[in-house]
Amino acid sequence: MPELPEVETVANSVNAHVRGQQIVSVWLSRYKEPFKTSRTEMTEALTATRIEKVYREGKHIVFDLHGPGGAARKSAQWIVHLGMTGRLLVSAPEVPVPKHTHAVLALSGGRELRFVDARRFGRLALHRSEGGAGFRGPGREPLTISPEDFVALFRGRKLSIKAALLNQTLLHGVGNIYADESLFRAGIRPTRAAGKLSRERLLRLHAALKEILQKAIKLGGSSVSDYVDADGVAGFFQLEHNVYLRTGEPCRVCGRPIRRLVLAGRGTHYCAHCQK
DNA sequence: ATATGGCCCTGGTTGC
DNA sequence: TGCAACCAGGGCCATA
Repeated sequence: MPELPEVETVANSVNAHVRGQQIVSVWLSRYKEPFKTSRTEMTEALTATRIEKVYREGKHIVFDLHGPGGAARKSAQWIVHLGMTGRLLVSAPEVPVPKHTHAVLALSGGRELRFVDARRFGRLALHRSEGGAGFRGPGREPLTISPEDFVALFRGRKLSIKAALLNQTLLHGVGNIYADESLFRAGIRPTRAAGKLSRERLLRLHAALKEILQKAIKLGGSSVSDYVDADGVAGFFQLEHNVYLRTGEPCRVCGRPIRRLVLAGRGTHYCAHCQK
């Protein structure tokens, strides 16, 4: 599932393809989801605008748009959330449009930007910036938050550290894979109450999370299920997973079998020996 | 305010 | 082999 490293990879590859291009025409599917903004409003806002740049904010992909004819200032941003199975693909028009395609933006360069999402957990929205304020995600950025602020996030919290890592209003961008992997690297049992972890252990978790996210970005993300970047290229970080989806397999450190339980409604993978 | 659980949706997997 | 039941899971919403 797309988390911070996958979203960053997609945003960067889309940016390389579409930056500076004009949106010539827009097609949107007839489904209610994934549209958070009405289809007519979205079509109007996107058509004939130029894509200034594409970047990641939390798990959201942000398209900075400039109004038609260069008359308008930065008028709106197009926000794409990939959900579970969302993909953004840049394709030649003659390439068949995949099943479950919900948006097709024809670009001045001749290619099409397509949003495809089988499960429809993804979201497409328009963000109108007031006073130049760009779209902001709900929580703090794991890659730039200071160690002190990271520790403070969990103070007094009774929920498990796994659930806390998944809570996007605290940190945004971390999902099930990187929550499990960072807890393994930090040696922390996912069930531990977030507010009861020592400052030292939280600092370790912060470092572990940053290292893992940065390495995953370098490797183009984790391709489990069907994640690919805008060119259809898969990532390689899944080969580095120590616990995620390795239930019953030997721990790469101590050899004991990886265990699985459900926390916060999510499959949670850990080593009972290496994580206390 | 904080935390929990159900729900959405389809494709892949499992089981008979 | 074929088909149906089951399950995964990010974010949102209702509820405790």
